[in-house]
Amino acid sequence: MIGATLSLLAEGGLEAATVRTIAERAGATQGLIRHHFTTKDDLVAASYKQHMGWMTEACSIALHQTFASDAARLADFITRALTPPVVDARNVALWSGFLHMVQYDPRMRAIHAKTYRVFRDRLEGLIIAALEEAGRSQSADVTARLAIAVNAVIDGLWLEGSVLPEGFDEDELPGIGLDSIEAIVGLTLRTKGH
Amino acid sequence: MIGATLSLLAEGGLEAATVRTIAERAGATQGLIRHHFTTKDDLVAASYKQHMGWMTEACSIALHQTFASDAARLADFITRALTPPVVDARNVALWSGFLHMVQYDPRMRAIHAKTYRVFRDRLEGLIIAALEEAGRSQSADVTARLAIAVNAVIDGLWLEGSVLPEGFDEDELPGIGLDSIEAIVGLTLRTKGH
DNA sequence: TGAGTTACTATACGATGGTATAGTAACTCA
DNA sequence: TGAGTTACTATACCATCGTATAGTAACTCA
Repeated sequence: MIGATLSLLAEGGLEAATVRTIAERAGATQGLIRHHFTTKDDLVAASYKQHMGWMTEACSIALHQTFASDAARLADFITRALTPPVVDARNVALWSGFLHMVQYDPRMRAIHAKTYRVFRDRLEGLIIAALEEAGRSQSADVTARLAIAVNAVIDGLWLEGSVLPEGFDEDELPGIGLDSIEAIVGLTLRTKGH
Repeated sequence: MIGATLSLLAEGGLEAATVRTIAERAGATQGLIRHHFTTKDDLVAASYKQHMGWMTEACSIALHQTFASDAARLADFITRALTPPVVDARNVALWSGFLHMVQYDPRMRAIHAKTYRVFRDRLEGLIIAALEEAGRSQSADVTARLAIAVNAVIDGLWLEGSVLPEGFDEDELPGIGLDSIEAIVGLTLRTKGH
């Protein structure tokens, strides 16, 4: 059901994702949806949580792998965030719809605040490790600001690339992202010849 | 009418901005709206265009003023983009709603592509001037990439600050933005003691 | 095996949405 | 002044939405 909801939200937004159409696509009935999710908002909120969790995990594969260096691990995280399947029209369609709801629905707002923090904290952890590795450790205050800035670059580029994919060449987005983030953090993240 | 539409969209999203409620708030009737805007989509599209135009102009005041330097002009642009009234929950509510529509409505998509380009080109012009002033002119290829990156930083920070305003101190956002953009562009934009 | 709970279907209700139409007031301009 | 256009009102239509309810099948477990 969550899958059907996400696909319909991605295709046509909240208006298209009717309880009826969701039921149809999921091969169920209206009543069954109501049985599992008392209200439509419940279903949408559950879908939001699942989708944002997937997005974060799709960038975080590096966390569970061994890497040559912490810098390379951070670079992998950034690259994944700025290439398909994370950069994708479908994802930004879902994301913008959810963000829209965040403004009016406290529950959606809570989910947003939480998933945002998870992503940013994960990023900050990677930045701290990369700085330490280079012998350039910074205070918590500084790393927090760096994480905010790096997160902003990623968000902004992800957004631009996903909304107007025809406006960017392949590899252009992660290239710009890595260049910018290297400048902001003051580290070289890529090994030469890469 | 556009004003009423924007205020209702900001308050409760597309669902709240009914033809009936818009008419009521504008002190008009349903029929009158239909007389001026054949369909609701027309009205929403007109509102989108107007709002995005306002956002861009609100950052662009520096373009029409005399400044001590081109660097200061760029810094003013960035600062305006990252402080109220541009950073505002209302604006991000409107923006996210519109962005959501961009995915499904070709007309909204066209408006997005155009307003995005206007903003980014304006930014690129400022960057080029600041670089030239410092005797650090770059090729068009490089300045285009810089504009994309700087735009991403601004978008990302504007978004974070507008969605979760309680997460940032006053002046923190433009501070982080200017720091990051100085690093990316490789220029000092602020005069000392500022 | 059979009572009780969970999974599920079919259908109905009431509200509200966008749009359409018919008609009236106001305004323009020869 | 009067015909024609534009501005505007009142009201009706019909589709669709989320939700509710009543009832049936399947499953669990003592």
